[in-house]
Amino acid sequence: MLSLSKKTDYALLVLTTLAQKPKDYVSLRELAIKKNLPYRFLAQVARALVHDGLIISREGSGGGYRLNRPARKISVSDVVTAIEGGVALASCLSHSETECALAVNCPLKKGMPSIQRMVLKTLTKKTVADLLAAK
Amino acid sequence: MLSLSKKTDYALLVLTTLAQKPKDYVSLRELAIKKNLPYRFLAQVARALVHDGLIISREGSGGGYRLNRPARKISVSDVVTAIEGGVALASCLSHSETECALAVNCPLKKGMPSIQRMVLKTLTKKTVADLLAAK
DNA sequence: TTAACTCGTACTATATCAGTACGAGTTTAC
DNA sequence: GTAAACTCGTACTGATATAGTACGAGTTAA
Repeated sequence: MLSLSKKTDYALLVLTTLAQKPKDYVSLRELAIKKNLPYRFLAQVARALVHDGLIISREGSGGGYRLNRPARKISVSDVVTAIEGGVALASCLSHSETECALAVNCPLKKGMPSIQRMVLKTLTKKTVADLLAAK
Repeated sequence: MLSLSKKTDYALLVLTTLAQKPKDYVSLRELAIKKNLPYRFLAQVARALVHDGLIISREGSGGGYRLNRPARKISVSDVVTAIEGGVALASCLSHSETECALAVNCPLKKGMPSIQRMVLKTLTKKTVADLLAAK
């Protein structure tokens, strides 16, 4: 099944939650308890989002996380990139692959990029704000 | 990394190859040797395509596989469905999941379907014929 | 100084992926 | 009628990815 990982699910959930209090630093533990999600795992996800500059953290008591920019400027593509490292609909489109190992004159190498671009465009268009608006 | 499985890669490769000789039954072993791919594994892929009616098989000497309909009528979405069983960009969109386990009033449940639809539309539009044309 | 936070790495169990192995059944050609 | 060239189907296996858990260190506010 072509699907996003649970980490990405969680990431989107964290971001939509933070988007509802854009100015406050929100405690992740509190969020985890409220939504009944595994805190330690969420923390990994949150750190990845910090790493990619989607959210900002503040350590110490009263700290937590908040968005680093407006929710409408955070696309689903940003999130997928932060958590999963990108999109590669065919193995020859992966960065790590130096060359398409499939076959000589592979039609996928020529044909898949356009699909990949269209999917990426979709993911780039949709933002965290859109997710919230659909609520 | 959001990506299609190697099985799906292979499936697309098989289909584009069959599309070049739409009327002939093509031996999979021959195809495997030519493209330097693992035959037994390909056979699994091919059977899945038969099962979903994308290709037709003929057993026995001189047998093999051929397309069951014109290449322009076989979409990438068809292939993904045959091999991976579909697309579920969020876990709550999966068929097996009876209910979204993430959280009460989850924004993903409301917001993700539209993304999923757009991605599916992209995959449905692109056909095996398109892949070949891009060659 | 302690309570409430985040940071970071290491570990683990399970599932999925990417094949391999093996044998059975089917059809054509000699 | 039998051998060669095919597909069919299930079972197994090793490697990698997923979905967490464990543990402790560092940081800030009250």
